Amino acid sequence: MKEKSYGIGQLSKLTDCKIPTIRWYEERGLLPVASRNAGNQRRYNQQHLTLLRFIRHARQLGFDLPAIEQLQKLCSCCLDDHLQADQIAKQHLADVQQKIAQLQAMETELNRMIDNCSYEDEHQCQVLEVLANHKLCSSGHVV
Amino acid sequence: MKEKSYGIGQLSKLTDCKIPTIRWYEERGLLPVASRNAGNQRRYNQQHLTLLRFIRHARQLGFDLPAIEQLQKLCSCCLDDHLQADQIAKQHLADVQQKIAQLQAMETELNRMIDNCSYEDEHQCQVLEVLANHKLCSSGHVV
DNA sequence: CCTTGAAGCTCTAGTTACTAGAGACTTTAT
DNA sequence: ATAAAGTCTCTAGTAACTAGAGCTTCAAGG
Repeated sequence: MKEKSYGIGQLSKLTDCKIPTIRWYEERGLLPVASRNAGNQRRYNQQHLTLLRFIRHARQLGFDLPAIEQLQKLCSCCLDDHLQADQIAKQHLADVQQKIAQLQAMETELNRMIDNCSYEDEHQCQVLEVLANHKLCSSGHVV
Repeated sequence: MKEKSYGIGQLSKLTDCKIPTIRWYEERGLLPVASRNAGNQRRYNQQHLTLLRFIRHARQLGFDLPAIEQLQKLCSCCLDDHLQADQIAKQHLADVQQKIAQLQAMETELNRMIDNCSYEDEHQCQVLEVLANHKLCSSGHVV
């Protein structure tokens, strides 16, 4: 069976990613160089689709491009040094867990706002205070 | 009792935010204009500290500046239209819940990598596939 | 008091990660 | 066959910072 292939416009729609952004990821090296058809237009396959979705979701979660590159390498097991891979994974895990904690705190507060704040005026909502709380934060600030 | 006050360098250290970035948030209107001392230097208080931490954490979680502004307004109850506030809060809540789901999936996979992948070679790690999975994604892509 | 080094000021320019547009070529649908 | 839609490259613009030059202000030691 023949693999499904996509034009850049289709890929753009499937991933909710603008066309120039796709081309830019290719240029930047985050997305493998696409093959071209007779008329020099890019053709993408399932792997590109998966990878691009991964990149977009990771970006939405606040990872920058170098971090995404590192996660990619981690996944494709390009890192032969397992100890190093382990360390990188652990570092990203810590980052992810911190993000989860902060988002959950924010979720709680948003829920409280929706339940209380819009029907009565007494509760001062604290999304801001909760997300400002450094106890949820692994970085070194003290006060 | 007199309120604690900070210079821009102290604030920068306490929030892990670069000095020009702090000034830029002020210019941009995200941070209230700081009062100045006799020599024209900015002085910050506890409120600035809380707010700046909130901004930085929200940025790390992938919110853009307009979204942060909106959350701020929501918190300070500047929106007198409660129905509108409710809708904005709900929209952010959905966004937050989606981010949490994606991060938790990523957490699971990173943990699996750390447990298995670094000690034996059999398990192909799937951080990438998991984060590419559109079932966790509320946006409209279909394939 | 004076100095000297750190901290702050403004303004300009550079970086990252896109995003939009111009002008030409290719594909597709009638 | 041709018109419309899609894609190409290249250049320029935007958002959110980040760094540096050149100058002023603060604060601690002599």
